[in-house]
Amino acid sequence: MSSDRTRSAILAAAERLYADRGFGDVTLRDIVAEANVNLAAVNYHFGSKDELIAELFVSRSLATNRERLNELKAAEDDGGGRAPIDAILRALVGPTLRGCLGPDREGSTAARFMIRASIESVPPIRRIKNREVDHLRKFIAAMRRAMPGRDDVELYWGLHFALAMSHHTIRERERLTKLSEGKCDLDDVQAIIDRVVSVSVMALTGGEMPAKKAPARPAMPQGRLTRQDL
Amino acid sequence: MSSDRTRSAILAAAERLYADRGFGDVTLRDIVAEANVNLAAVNYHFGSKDELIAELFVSRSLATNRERLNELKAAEDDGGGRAPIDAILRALVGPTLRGCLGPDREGSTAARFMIRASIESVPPIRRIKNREVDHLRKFIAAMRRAMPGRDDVELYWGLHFALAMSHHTIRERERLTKLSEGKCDLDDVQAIIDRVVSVSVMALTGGEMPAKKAPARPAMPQGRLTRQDL
DNA sequence: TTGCAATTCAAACATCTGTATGAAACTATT
DNA sequence: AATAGTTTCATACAGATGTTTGAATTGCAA
Repeated sequence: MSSDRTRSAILAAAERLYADRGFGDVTLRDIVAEANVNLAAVNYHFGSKDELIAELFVSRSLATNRERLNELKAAEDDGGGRAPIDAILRALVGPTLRGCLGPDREGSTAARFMIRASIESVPPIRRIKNREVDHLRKFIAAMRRAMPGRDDVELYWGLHFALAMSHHTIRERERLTKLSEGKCDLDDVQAIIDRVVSVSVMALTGGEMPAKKAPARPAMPQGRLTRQDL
Repeated sequence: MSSDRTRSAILAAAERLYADRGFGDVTLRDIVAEANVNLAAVNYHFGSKDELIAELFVSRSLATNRERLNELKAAEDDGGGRAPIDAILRALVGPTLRGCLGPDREGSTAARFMIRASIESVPPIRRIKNREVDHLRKFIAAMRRAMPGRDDVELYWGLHFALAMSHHTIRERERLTKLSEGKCDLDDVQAIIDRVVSVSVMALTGGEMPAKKAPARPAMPQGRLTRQDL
Protein backbone atom coordinates (compact mmCIF):
# COMPACT_ATOMS: atom_id res chain seq x y z
CA MET A 1 0.00 0.00 0.00
CA SER A 2 2.99 2.32 0.20
CA SER A 3 2.48 2.57 -3.55
CA ASP A 4 -0.02 5.34 -2.96
CA ARG A 5 2.88 7.51 -1.93
CA THR A 6 4.57 7.08 -5.31
CA ARG A 7 1.33 7.38 -7.20
CA SER A 8 0.35 10.68 -5.71
CA ALA A 9 3.87 12.03 -5.85
CA ILE A 10 3.78 11.43 -9.59
CA LEU A 11 0.36 13.03 -9.94
CA ALA A 12 1.41 16.08 -7.98
CA ALA A 13 4.69 16.52 -9.81
CA ALA A 14 3.07 16.04 -13.19
CA GLU A 15 0.36 18.55 -12.47
CA ARG A 16 2.87 21.08 -11.25
CA LEU A 17 5.15 20.70 -14.26
CA TYR A 18 2.37 20.67 -16.81
CA ALA A 19 0.89 23.74 -15.19
CA ASP A 20 4.18 25.60 -15.33
CA ARG A 21 5.68 24.52 -18.61
CA GLY A 22 2.84 23.09 -20.67
CA PHE A 23 2.34 19.63 -22.07
CA GLY A 24 4.62 20.24 -24.97
CA ASP A 25 7.93 20.14 -23.22
CA VAL A 26 7.52 18.10 -20.10
CA THR A 27 8.83 14.57 -20.41
CA LEU A 28 8.30 11.59 -18.19
CA ARG A 29 11.88 12.00 -17.07
CA ASP A 30 11.14 15.54 -15.92
CA ILE A 31 8.18 14.28 -13.96
CA VAL A 32 9.92 11.42 -12.20
CA ALA A 33 12.83 13.70 -11.35
CA GLU A 34 10.47 16.20 -9.78
CA ALA A 35 8.66 13.42 -7.92
CA ASN A 36 11.85 11.65 -6.87
CA VAL A 37 10.66 8.31 -8.16
CA ASN A 38 11.93 5.88 -10.73
CA LEU A 39 11.19 6.34 -14.40
CA ALA A 40 9.41 3.00 -14.68
CA ALA A 41 7.01 3.95 -11.91
CA VAL A 42 4.84 5.96 -14.27
CA ASN A 43 4.16 3.05 -16.54
CA TYR A 44 3.79 0.73 -13.59
CA HIS A 45 1.16 2.85 -11.88
CA PHE A 46 -0.60 4.46 -14.81
CA GLY A 47 0.09 2.27 -17.80
CA SER A 48 1.23 5.08 -20.04
CA LYS A 49 1.93 8.77 -20.17
CA ASP A 50 -1.41 9.48 -21.79
CA GLU A 51 -3.28 7.64 -19.07
CA LEU A 52 -1.47 9.73 -16.48
CA ILE A 53 -2.54 12.92 -18.20
CA ALA A 54 -6.05 11.59 -18.58
CA GLU A 55 -6.33 10.70 -14.90
CA LEU A 56 -5.08 14.14 -13.95
CA PHE A 57 -7.58 15.86 -16.20
CA VAL A 58 -10.51 13.64 -15.34
CA SER A 59 -10.19 14.17 -11.64
CA ARG A 60 -9.98 17.93 -12.03
CA SER A 61 -12.90 17.98 -14.45
CA LEU A 62 -15.05 15.92 -12.15
CA ALA A 63 -14.34 18.36 -9.36
CA THR A 64 -15.42 21.29 -11.50
CA ASN A 65 -18.51 19.49 -12.71
CA ARG A 66 -19.48 18.59 -9.16
CA GLU A 67 -19.13 22.20 -8.15
CA ARG A 68 -21.27 23.31 -11.06
CA LEU A 69 -24.01 20.83 -10.30
CA ASN A 70 -23.97 21.74 -6.63
CA GLU A 71 -24.48 25.39 -7.45
CA LEU A 72 -27.18 24.48 -9.92
CA LYS A 73 -28.98 22.34 -7.39
CA ALA A 74 -28.74 25.05 -4.75
CA ALA A 75 -30.23 27.55 -7.16
CA GLU A 76 -33.02 25.22 -8.15
CA ASP A 77 -33.84 24.40 -4.54
CA ASP A 78 -34.03 28.11 -3.83
CA GLY A 79 -36.62 28.54 -6.52
CA GLY A 80 -38.58 25.41 -5.68
CA GLY A 81 -37.14 23.35 -8.54
CA ARG A 82 -36.94 26.19 -11.03
CA ALA A 83 -33.85 28.36 -10.95
CA PRO A 84 -33.76 31.73 -12.73
CA ILE A 85 -31.73 31.71 -15.91
CA ASP A 86 -28.95 33.91 -14.58
CA ALA A 87 -28.40 31.64 -11.61
CA ILE A 88 -28.12 28.67 -13.93
CA LEU A 89 -25.52 30.40 -16.05
CA ARG A 90 -23.70 31.52 -12.95
CA ALA A 91 -23.49 27.91 -11.83
CA LEU A 92 -22.14 27.01 -15.25
CA VAL A 93 -19.36 29.55 -15.61
CA GLY A 94 -18.71 30.48 -12.00
CA PRO A 95 -16.65 27.50 -10.87
CA THR A 96 -14.37 27.56 -13.88
CA LEU A 97 -13.79 31.30 -13.80
CA ARG A 98 -13.30 31.35 -10.06
CA GLY A 99 -10.84 28.50 -10.34
CA CYS A 100 -8.78 29.82 -13.19
CA LEU A 101 -8.85 33.57 -12.69
CA GLY A 102 -8.22 35.82 -9.76
CA PRO A 103 -5.16 37.06 -7.90
CA ASP A 104 -4.47 33.86 -5.97
CA ARG A 105 -4.41 31.95 -9.22
CA GLU A 106 -0.63 31.69 -9.05
CA GLY A 107 -0.94 29.59 -5.97
CA SER A 108 -3.34 27.03 -7.32
CA THR A 109 -1.56 24.38 -9.30
CA ALA A 110 -4.83 22.74 -10.20
CA ALA A 111 -6.15 25.94 -11.75
CA ARG A 112 -3.01 26.56 -13.72
CA PHE A 113 -3.13 23.00 -14.94
CA MET A 114 -6.68 23.39 -16.16
CA ILE A 115 -5.73 26.58 -17.97
CA ARG A 116 -2.97 24.69 -19.74
CA ALA A 117 -5.42 21.96 -20.62
CA SER A 118 -7.71 24.55 -22.07
CA ILE A 119 -4.96 26.17 -24.11
CA GLU A 120 -2.89 23.31 -25.40
CA SER A 121 -5.37 20.50 -25.84
CA VAL A 122 -3.40 17.27 -26.19
CA PRO A 123 -5.02 14.09 -27.52
CA PRO A 124 -5.85 12.33 -24.24
CA ILE A 125 -7.57 15.45 -22.98
CA ARG A 126 -9.43 16.02 -26.20
CA ARG A 127 -10.87 12.54 -25.97
CA ILE A 128 -12.24 13.23 -22.53
CA LYS A 129 -13.68 16.62 -23.39
CA ASN A 130 -15.84 15.01 -26.02
CA ARG A 131 -17.73 13.19 -23.30
CA GLU A 132 -18.63 16.43 -21.54
CA VAL A 133 -21.80 16.77 -23.56
CA ASP A 134 -23.91 14.78 -21.12
CA HIS A 135 -22.92 17.11 -18.35
CA LEU A 136 -23.93 20.15 -20.39
CA ARG A 137 -27.28 18.62 -21.16
CA LYS A 138 -28.23 18.95 -17.51
CA PHE A 139 -27.79 22.70 -17.83
CA ILE A 140 -29.84 22.75 -21.00
CA ALA A 141 -32.59 20.96 -19.10
CA ALA A 142 -32.44 23.52 -16.32
CA MET A 143 -32.51 26.35 -18.82
CA ARG A 144 -35.53 24.79 -20.48
CA ARG A 145 -37.33 24.85 -17.16
CA ALA A 146 -36.32 28.47 -16.61
CA MET A 147 -37.44 29.64 -20.04
CA PRO A 148 -40.28 27.35 -21.06
CA GLY A 149 -41.25 29.30 -24.13
CA ARG A 150 -37.84 29.45 -25.76
CA ASP A 151 -36.84 27.36 -28.71
CA ASP A 152 -34.20 24.82 -27.75
CA VAL A 153 -31.89 26.18 -30.41
CA GLU A 154 -31.73 29.47 -28.59
CA LEU A 155 -30.80 27.67 -25.38
CA TYR A 156 -27.99 25.81 -27.09
CA TRP A 157 -26.57 29.00 -28.49
CA GLY A 158 -26.90 30.77 -25.18
CA LEU A 159 -25.04 28.08 -23.31
CA HIS A 160 -22.48 27.89 -26.08
CA PHE A 161 -21.80 31.62 -25.92
CA ALA A 162 -21.59 31.59 -22.13
CA LEU A 163 -18.91 28.93 -22.30
CA ALA A 164 -17.25 30.81 -25.14
CA MET A 165 -16.85 34.00 -23.13
CA SER A 166 -15.79 32.13 -20.06
CA HIS A 167 -13.18 29.93 -21.70
CA HIS A 168 -11.87 32.61 -24.00
CA THR A 169 -11.35 34.93 -21.08
CA ILE A 170 -9.26 32.27 -19.41
CA ARG A 171 -7.38 31.37 -22.57
CA GLU A 172 -6.66 34.89 -23.71
CA ARG A 173 -6.24 36.44 -20.32
CA GLU A 174 -2.82 37.79 -21.14
CA ARG A 175 -3.80 39.16 -24.49
CA LEU A 176 -6.78 41.02 -23.09
CA THR A 177 -4.58 42.53 -20.42
CA LYS A 178 -2.05 43.63 -23.00
CA LEU A 179 -4.68 44.91 -25.42
CA SER A 180 -6.40 46.94 -22.73
CA GLU A 181 -3.09 48.01 -21.20
CA GLY A 182 -4.24 46.62 -17.89
CA LYS A 183 -7.52 48.53 -17.91
CA CYS A 184 -9.53 45.31 -17.89
CA ASP A 185 -9.23 43.99 -14.38
CA LEU A 186 -8.76 40.25 -14.73
CA ASP A 187 -8.44 39.83 -10.99
CA ASP A 188 -11.96 40.92 -10.10
CA VAL A 189 -13.44 37.51 -10.81
CA GLN A 190 -16.86 38.35 -9.46
CA ALA A 191 -17.19 41.26 -11.88
CA ILE A 192 -16.15 39.03 -14.77
CA ILE A 193 -18.68 36.38 -13.84
CA ASP A 194 -21.36 39.05 -13.61
CA ARG A 195 -20.34 40.35 -16.99
CA VAL A 196 -20.37 36.98 -18.71
CA VAL A 197 -23.68 36.02 -17.13
CA SER A 198 -25.23 39.34 -17.98
CA VAL A 199 -24.27 39.14 -21.63
CA SER A 200 -25.38 35.53 -21.82
CA VAL A 201 -28.77 36.41 -20.40
CA MET A 202 -29.08 39.18 -22.97
CA ALA A 203 -28.18 36.69 -25.67
CA LEU A 204 -30.94 34.39 -24.42
CA THR A 205 -33.65 36.97 -23.85
CA GLY A 206 -32.65 39.88 -26.01
CA GLY A 207 -33.39 39.26 -29.63
CA GLU A 208 -35.64 37.09 -31.73
CA MET A 209 -32.32 36.20 -33.30
CA PRO A 210 -31.44 35.94 -36.86
CA ALA A 211 -33.53 37.08 -39.76
CA LYS A 212 -32.88 34.28 -42.20
CA LYS A 213 -30.67 36.27 -44.49
CA ALA A 214 -29.35 39.62 -43.47
CA PRO A 215 -28.37 42.19 -46.08
CA ALA A 216 -24.71 42.44 -46.87
CA ARG A 217 -24.04 45.30 -44.48
CA PRO A 218 -27.20 46.01 -42.48
CA ALA A 219 -27.50 49.21 -40.54
CA MET A 220 -28.04 47.59 -37.17
CA PRO A 221 -28.56 44.20 -35.58
CA GLN A 222 -31.96 42.76 -36.16
CA GLY A 223 -34.55 41.47 -33.74
CA ARG A 224 -36.10 42.95 -30.65
CA LEU A 225 -33.06 44.69 -29.37
CA THR A 226 -33.50 47.29 -26.70
CA ARG A 227 -30.78 49.87 -26.70
CA GLN A 228 -30.75 52.51 -24.08
CA ASP A 229 -27.53 54.22 -25.03
CA LEU A 230 -26.34 55.78 -28.20
CA MET B 1 14.33 29.52 -59.84
CA SER B 2 12.70 26.15 -60.21
CA SER B 3 13.07 26.11 -56.44
CA ASP B 4 9.70 27.79 -56.15
CA ARG B 5 8.19 24.54 -57.26
CA THR B 6 9.69 22.67 -54.31
CA ARG B 7 8.97 25.47 -51.89
CA SER B 8 5.30 25.66 -52.69
CA ALA B 9 4.94 21.91 -52.90
CA ILE B 10 6.19 21.75 -49.32
CA LEU B 11 3.88 24.52 -48.20
CA ALA B 12 0.87 22.91 -49.81
CA ALA B 13 1.65 19.45 -48.50
CA ALA B 14 2.32 20.74 -45.01
CA GLU B 15 -0.88 22.73 -44.90
CA ARG B 16 -2.89 19.77 -46.11
CA LEU B 17 -1.39 17.35 -43.60
CA TYR B 18 -1.57 19.73 -40.67
CA ALA B 19 -5.17 20.50 -41.55
CA ASP B 20 -6.09 16.83 -41.68
CA ARG B 21 -4.10 15.27 -38.88
CA GLY B 22 -3.06 18.15 -36.63
CA PHE B 23 0.37 19.42 -35.69
CA GLY B 24 0.91 16.74 -33.13
CA ASP B 25 1.50 13.82 -35.40
CA VAL B 26 2.78 15.15 -38.69
CA THR B 27 6.52 14.85 -39.12
CA LEU B 28 8.81 16.44 -41.64
CA ARG B 29 9.10 13.03 -43.24
CA ASP B 30 5.34 12.88 -43.71
CA ILE B 31 5.43 16.27 -45.34
CA VAL B 32 8.25 15.60 -47.77
CA ALA B 33 6.66 12.29 -48.70
CA GLU B 34 3.38 14.03 -49.49
CA ALA B 35 5.21 16.72 -51.42
CA ASN B 36 7.49 14.30 -53.24
CA VAL B 37 10.61 16.21 -52.30
CA ASN B 38 13.71 15.40 -50.36
CA LEU B 39 13.82 15.56 -46.60
CA ALA B 40 16.57 18.15 -46.57
CA ALA B 41 14.50 20.47 -48.74
CA VAL B 42 12.52 21.72 -45.77
CA ASN B 43 15.55 22.92 -43.88
CA TYR B 44 17.08 24.26 -47.07
CA HIS B 45 14.09 26.37 -47.99
CA PHE B 46 12.67 27.26 -44.60
CA GLY B 47 15.49 26.85 -42.13
CA SER B 48 13.56 24.73 -39.68
CA LYS B 49 10.26 23.03 -39.10
CA ASP B 50 9.03 25.83 -36.87
CA GLU B 51 9.79 28.44 -39.49
CA LEU B 52 7.77 26.44 -41.98
CA ILE B 53 4.80 26.39 -39.66
CA ALA B 54 5.25 30.06 -38.91
CA GLU B 55 5.35 31.01 -42.58
CA LEU B 56 2.21 28.99 -43.19
CA PHE B 57 0.38 30.65 -40.34
CA VAL B 58 1.62 34.15 -41.01
CA SER B 59 0.52 34.16 -44.61
CA ARG B 60 -2.94 32.90 -43.72
CA SER B 61 -3.25 35.37 -40.88
CA LEU B 62 -2.23 38.27 -43.02
CA ALA B 63 -4.88 37.31 -45.53
CA THR B 64 -7.56 37.30 -42.84
CA ASN B 65 -6.35 40.58 -41.38
CA ARG B 66 -6.36 42.20 -44.79
CA GLU B 67 -9.91 41.03 -45.35
CA ARG B 68 -10.96 42.40 -41.98
CA LEU B 69 -9.41 45.77 -42.59
CA ASN B 70 -10.91 45.96 -46.06
CA GLU B 71 -14.37 45.37 -44.67
CA LEU B 72 -13.73 47.86 -41.93
CA LYS B 73 -12.58 50.50 -44.37
CA ALA B 74 -15.57 49.88 -46.62
CA ALA B 75 -17.89 50.29 -43.66
CA GLU B 76 -16.18 53.48 -42.53
CA ASP B 77 -16.22 54.92 -46.02
CA ASP B 78 -19.95 54.20 -46.18
CA GLY B 79 -20.51 56.24 -43.06
CA GLY B 80 -18.14 59.04 -43.97
CA GLY B 81 -15.36 57.86 -41.68
CA ARG B 82 -17.58 56.58 -38.90
CA ALA B 83 -18.91 53.04 -39.23
CA PRO B 84 -21.79 51.79 -37.07
CA ILE B 85 -20.71 49.46 -34.30
CA ASP B 86 -22.34 46.38 -35.78
CA ALA B 87 -20.57 46.87 -39.08
CA ILE B 88 -17.26 47.11 -37.27
CA LEU B 89 -17.89 43.88 -35.41
CA ARG B 90 -19.05 42.25 -38.60
CA ALA B 91 -15.77 43.17 -40.22
CA LEU B 92 -13.97 41.69 -37.24
CA VAL B 93 -15.65 38.29 -37.03
CA GLY B 94 -17.00 37.88 -40.55
CA PRO B 95 -13.84 36.90 -42.39
CA THR B 96 -12.80 34.30 -39.84
CA LEU B 97 -16.23 32.75 -39.52
CA ARG B 98 -16.80 32.75 -43.25
CA GLY B 99 -13.42 31.14 -43.78
CA CYS B 100 -13.70 28.43 -41.17
CA LEU B 101 -17.38 27.56 -41.16
CA GLY B 102 -19.89 26.74 -43.82
CA PRO B 103 -20.64 23.73 -46.00
CA ASP B 104 -17.73 24.14 -48.42
CA ARG B 105 -15.37 24.14 -45.48
CA GLU B 106 -14.29 20.59 -46.27
CA GLY B 107 -12.86 21.81 -49.50
CA SER B 108 -10.79 24.61 -48.13
CA THR B 109 -7.48 23.36 -46.84
CA ALA B 110 -6.56 26.83 -45.68
CA ALA B 111 -9.65 27.05 -43.50
CA ARG B 112 -9.11 23.65 -41.96
CA PHE B 113 -5.52 24.58 -41.28
CA MET B 114 -6.55 27.72 -39.46
CA ILE B 115 -9.03 25.75 -37.39
CA ARG B 116 -6.24 23.42 -36.37
CA ALA B 117 -4.06 26.37 -35.52
CA SER B 118 -6.85 27.70 -33.36
CA ILE B 119 -7.34 24.37 -31.57
CA GLU B 120 -3.85 23.00 -31.07
CA SER B 121 -1.71 26.07 -30.64
CA VAL B 122 1.93 25.04 -31.10
CA PRO B 123 4.78 27.32 -29.99
CA PRO B 124 5.64 28.99 -33.31
CA ILE B 125 2.01 29.92 -33.78
CA ARG B 126 1.58 31.14 -30.24
CA ARG B 127 4.49 33.48 -30.72
CA ILE B 128 2.87 35.05 -33.75
CA LYS B 129 -0.54 35.36 -32.18
CA ASN B 130 0.93 37.52 -29.46
CA ARG B 131 1.71 40.17 -32.03
CA GLU B 132 -1.92 40.38 -33.14
CA VAL B 133 -2.67 43.05 -30.58
CA ASP B 134 -1.73 45.92 -32.86
CA HIS B 135 -4.20 44.70 -35.41
CA LEU B 136 -6.99 44.58 -32.86
CA ARG B 137 -6.21 48.10 -31.73
CA LYS B 138 -7.40 49.37 -35.08
CA PHE B 139 -10.79 47.90 -34.34
CA ILE B 140 -10.81 49.41 -30.88
CA ALA B 141 -10.11 52.77 -32.49
CA ALA B 142 -13.00 52.32 -34.90
CA MET B 143 -15.29 51.28 -32.07
CA ARG B 144 -14.25 54.35 -30.12
CA ARG B 145 -15.34 56.50 -33.05
CA ALA B 146 -18.65 54.62 -33.28
CA MET B 147 -19.43 54.91 -29.56
CA PRO B 148 -17.77 58.11 -28.39
CA GLY B 149 -19.35 58.09 -24.97
CA ARG B 150 -18.35 54.61 -23.93
CA ASP B 151 -15.61 53.82 -21.51
CA ASP B 152 -12.71 52.13 -23.24
CA VAL B 153 -12.94 49.20 -20.87
CA GLU B 154 -16.35 48.38 -22.24
CA LEU B 155 -14.98 48.41 -25.76
CA TYR B 156 -12.21 46.02 -24.85
CA TRP B 157 -14.66 43.61 -23.28
CA GLY B 158 -17.01 43.89 -26.24
CA LEU B 159 -14.31 43.10 -28.73
CA HIS B 160 -13.01 40.34 -26.50
CA PHE B 161 -16.42 38.72 -26.28
CA ALA B 162 -16.99 39.02 -30.01
CA LEU B 163 -13.77 37.16 -30.66
CA ALA B 164 -14.67 34.69 -27.92
CA MET B 165 -17.94 33.71 -29.54
CA SER B 166 -16.44 33.61 -32.98
CA HIS B 167 -13.42 31.50 -32.11
CA HIS B 168 -15.26 29.23 -29.73
CA THR B 169 -17.85 28.50 -32.38
CA ILE B 170 -15.08 27.43 -34.70
CA ARG B 171 -13.20 25.47 -32.06
CA GLU B 172 -16.20 23.67 -30.60
CA ARG B 173 -18.16 23.31 -33.79
CA GLU B 174 -18.45 19.57 -33.39
CA ARG B 175 -19.44 19.70 -29.77
CA LEU B 176 -22.19 22.23 -30.39
CA THR B 177 -23.53 20.06 -33.19
CA LYS B 178 -23.52 17.01 -30.95
CA LEU B 179 -24.98 18.86 -27.96
CA SER B 180 -27.80 20.29 -30.03
CA GLU B 181 -28.26 17.05 -31.95
CA GLY B 182 -27.81 18.94 -35.17
CA LYS B 183 -30.42 21.56 -34.32
CA CYS B 184 -27.84 24.35 -34.42
CA ASP B 185 -27.11 24.90 -38.08
CA LEU B 186 -23.37 25.41 -38.30
CA ASP B 187 -23.56 25.71 -42.07
CA ASP B 188 -25.60 28.90 -42.16
CA VAL B 189 -22.60 31.14 -41.68
CA GLN B 190 -24.48 34.34 -42.29
CA ALA B 191 -26.92 33.56 -39.50
CA ILE B 192 -24.05 32.79 -37.15
CA ILE B 193 -22.31 36.04 -37.98
CA ASP B 194 -25.55 37.90 -37.36
CA ARG B 195 -25.94 36.12 -34.06
CA VAL B 196 -22.44 36.85 -32.85
CA VAL B 197 -22.62 40.47 -33.93
CA SER B 198 -26.02 40.93 -32.39
CA VAL B 199 -24.95 39.58 -29.01
CA SER B 200 -21.75 41.60 -29.13
CA VAL B 201 -23.69 44.78 -29.79
CA MET B 202 -25.94 43.98 -26.87
CA ALA B 203 -22.88 43.45 -24.72
CA LEU B 204 -21.59 46.86 -25.76
CA THR B 205 -24.82 48.80 -25.51
CA GLY B 206 -26.98 46.76 -23.18
CA GLY B 207 -26.04 47.21 -19.58
CA GLU B 208 -24.12 49.58 -17.39
CA MET B 209 -22.22 46.42 -16.58
CA PRO B 210 -21.09 45.20 -13.28
CA ALA B 211 -22.14 46.38 -9.89
CA LYS B 212 -18.88 46.24 -8.02
CA LYS B 213 -19.78 43.25 -5.86
CA ALA B 214 -22.79 41.14 -6.56
CA PRO B 215 -24.41 39.11 -3.78
CA ALA B 216 -23.53 35.45 -3.69
CA ARG B 217 -26.57 34.31 -5.62
CA PRO B 218 -28.43 37.40 -6.84
CA ALA B 219 -31.95 37.09 -8.16
CA MET B 220 -31.18 38.51 -11.55
CA PRO B 221 -28.37 40.08 -13.49
CA GLN B 222 -27.69 43.60 -12.48
CA GLY B 223 -27.60 46.71 -14.58
CA ARG B 224 -30.19 48.05 -16.95
CA LEU B 225 -31.25 44.83 -18.54
CA THR B 226 -34.52 44.68 -20.39
CA ARG B 227 -36.16 41.30 -20.53
CA GLN B 228 -39.14 40.80 -22.71
CA ASP B 229 -39.77 37.16 -21.96
CA LEU B 230 -40.36 35.27 -18.78
C1' DT C 1 11.41 -17.07 9.46
C1' DT C 2 9.80 -18.25 5.22
C1' DG C 3 7.39 -17.31 1.16
C1' DC C 4 4.94 -14.52 -1.95
C1' DA C 5 3.17 -10.69 -4.03
C1' DA C 6 3.66 -5.89 -4.75
C1' DT C 7 6.80 -2.35 -5.71
C1' DT C 8 11.12 -0.12 -7.01
C1' DC C 9 15.13 0.27 -9.65
C1' DA C 10 18.90 0.71 -13.25
C1' DA C 11 19.57 -0.19 -17.60
C1' DA C 12 18.52 -1.05 -22.11
C1' DC C 13 15.30 -0.84 -26.11
C1' DA C 14 13.34 0.70 -30.06
C1' DT C 15 11.92 4.24 -32.42
C1' DC C 16 11.20 8.59 -33.94
C1' DT C 17 12.58 13.31 -34.77
C1' DG C 18 14.67 17.52 -36.56
C1' DT C 19 18.92 18.76 -38.50
C1' DA C 20 23.49 18.65 -40.87
C1' DT C 21 26.71 17.17 -44.49
C1' DG C 22 28.92 16.57 -48.63
C1' DA C 23 28.50 14.88 -52.98
C1' DA C 24 25.65 14.95 -57.19
C1' DA C 25 22.52 17.17 -60.50
C1' DC C 26 20.84 21.00 -62.49
C1' DT C 27 20.66 26.03 -64.36
C1' DA C 28 22.18 29.96 -66.27
C1' DT C 29 25.79 33.07 -67.45
C1' DT C 30 30.03 33.73 -69.84
C1' DA D 1 31.79 24.38 -73.32
C1' DA D 2 33.23 25.84 -68.94
C1' DT D 3 32.18 27.79 -64.73
C1' DA D 4 29.80 29.35 -60.72
C1' DG D 5 25.75 29.33 -58.15
C1' DT D 6 21.73 27.05 -56.85
C1' DT D 7 19.06 23.18 -55.73
C1' DT D 8 18.42 18.24 -54.83
C1' DC D 9 19.57 13.99 -52.82
C1' DA D 10 20.98 9.94 -49.89
C1' DT D 11 22.66 9.31 -45.78
C1' DA D 12 24.23 9.99 -41.32
C1' DC D 13 23.95 12.24 -36.85
C1' DA D 14 22.73 13.28 -32.31
C1' DG D 15 19.55 13.30 -29.12
C1' DA D 16 15.24 12.67 -27.02
C1' DT D 17 11.22 9.97 -25.88
C1' DG D 18 7.89 6.47 -24.06
C1' DT D 19 8.16 1.86 -22.90
C1' DT D 20 9.93 -2.70 -21.42
C1' DT D 21 12.66 -5.92 -18.80
C1' DG D 22 14.41 -8.61 -15.28
C1' DA D 23 16.60 -8.41 -11.21
C1' DA D 24 16.54 -6.33 -6.49
C1' DT D 25 13.99 -4.77 -2.66
C1' DT D 26 10.28 -4.20 0.32
C1' DG D 27 6.14 -5.32 3.08
C1' DC D 28 3.13 -8.45 4.90
C1' DA D 29 0.90 -12.87 5.91
C1' DA D 30 1.30 -17.64 7.31
